[in-house]
Amino acid sequence: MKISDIQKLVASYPRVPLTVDCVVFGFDENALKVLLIESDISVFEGKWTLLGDFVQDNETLDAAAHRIFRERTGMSDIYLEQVRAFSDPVRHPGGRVITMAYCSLVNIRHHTLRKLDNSLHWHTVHEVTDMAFDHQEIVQVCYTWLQRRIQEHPLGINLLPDKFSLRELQNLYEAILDVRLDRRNFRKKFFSMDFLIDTGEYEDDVPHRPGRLYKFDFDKFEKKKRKWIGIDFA
Amino acid sequence: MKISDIQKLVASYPRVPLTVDCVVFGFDENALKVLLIESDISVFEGKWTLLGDFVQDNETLDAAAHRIFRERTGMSDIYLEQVRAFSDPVRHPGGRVITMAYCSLVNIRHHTLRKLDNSLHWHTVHEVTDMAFDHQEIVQVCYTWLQRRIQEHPLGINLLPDKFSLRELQNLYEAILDVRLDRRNFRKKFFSMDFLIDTGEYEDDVPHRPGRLYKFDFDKFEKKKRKWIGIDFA
DNA sequence: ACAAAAGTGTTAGATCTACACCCATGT
DNA sequence: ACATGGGTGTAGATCTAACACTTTTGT
Repeated sequence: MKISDIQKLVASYPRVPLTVDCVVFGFDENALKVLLIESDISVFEGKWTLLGDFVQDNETLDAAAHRIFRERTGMSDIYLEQVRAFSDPVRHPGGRVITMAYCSLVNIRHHTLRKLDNSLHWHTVHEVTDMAFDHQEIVQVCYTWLQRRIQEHPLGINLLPDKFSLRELQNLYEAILDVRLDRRNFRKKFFSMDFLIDTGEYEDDVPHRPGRLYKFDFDKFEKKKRKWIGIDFA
Repeated sequence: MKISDIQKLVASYPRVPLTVDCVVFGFDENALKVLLIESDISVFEGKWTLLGDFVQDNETLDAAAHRIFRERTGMSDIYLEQVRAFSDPVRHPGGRVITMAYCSLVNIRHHTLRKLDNSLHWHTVHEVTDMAFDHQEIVQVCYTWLQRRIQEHPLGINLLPDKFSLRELQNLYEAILDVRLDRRNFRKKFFSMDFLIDTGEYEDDVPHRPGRLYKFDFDKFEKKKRKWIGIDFA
């Protein structure tokens, strides 16, 4: 028996409240930060939450994530990527709410130029605690996701200014991966990938020899279709 | 102003119909297959769809995926992983429906031992066409996801019998990645990772010298916490 | 005996790692 | 002049890629 009134079928099924939560990472003073807002819910008084909101009827999840980010921070044109859904039936005290976590990376300097809701604050990722809902877990999952992701994709560059020195880039990787890397090997690695564009400019206002400033050639990166055959489970 | 009646707040927000679709991969005759069912919806007469269903009120998405898989195939205890959500507001002719895609890997031989709904069929991934909804895109995204994932995680082993020869394993990788690999190097690679357990048994019913059969040591794999520092964008 | 795939080592090239000194700038 | 980080090269170890022959089984 075929189903002909599909509208009716869809209408008959359970619907769930669906939210998007943005885990917004920034990089400042050589530490990875996450942007949080004070909870406006009584039961979570004094706790911090991610930037989130319910999904509207006529928008994609990506669009919802961009909208939420824009509404809360005034910024647009930022890097956002879906990470995963959190769907424990009792994760939200108001009842069943499923949320899709998005990871976002912004340059913290651009960000602070904007007028912001003053309940927004940057928190060092390693020191975040006292979060509402399951947001602690969401931050942790996104952080782990980011650690993997920056090793195979240059998304981390979004945390830096347009023009950046190799020192800044290395500090970024060291902070996120929580390792110490050899400076010469790090440079060789990035130069050999051949995605850095030398701007010819130099750092300014540094109390030592200024470093060269580079941009990242995202177009070139996108064009190089990567076959990447290299099985390795370790 | 704090929000105190959080139940009421949640109740006031839009709800969306949410489904889970399982992309079930199998491996047979050296080709990657995907398990599809004939659509029971009039507008998609003659088209194929993934195994999907609406999410119930009190289950996680993972639980929904397992339930759907069990209901349709009779199997449990299978490998399932969340891939990503598809949320185009017009992806479903019955109205706004968001779906979460899950990738599942099963051994096609175990599978066919069960009595199955006879509208279920295995299709060669490269030849799938004429699918309902956006399921073609979902299959494509999951296939691409799988190609990456099997290079860093041994989930592909779930497509093989418990005991398998290295030839079978190599055929699997060659089929999924669509490349040709050197046999000796492939063996060296897997032996050096040291996750294969030699069962001491051999293939049977092959018209040539039988190969040794191995099991994969998933416990050992899980224990080896992988640091995996190796930046590489290419 | 033949067909078919199993099993096995070596070498050259590429990549990775570890490591130390001089240079340019601000104070 | 000195303190600070910028910039550079090399050698040894490791990993990767390319390559051919003998062995075992079924027919």
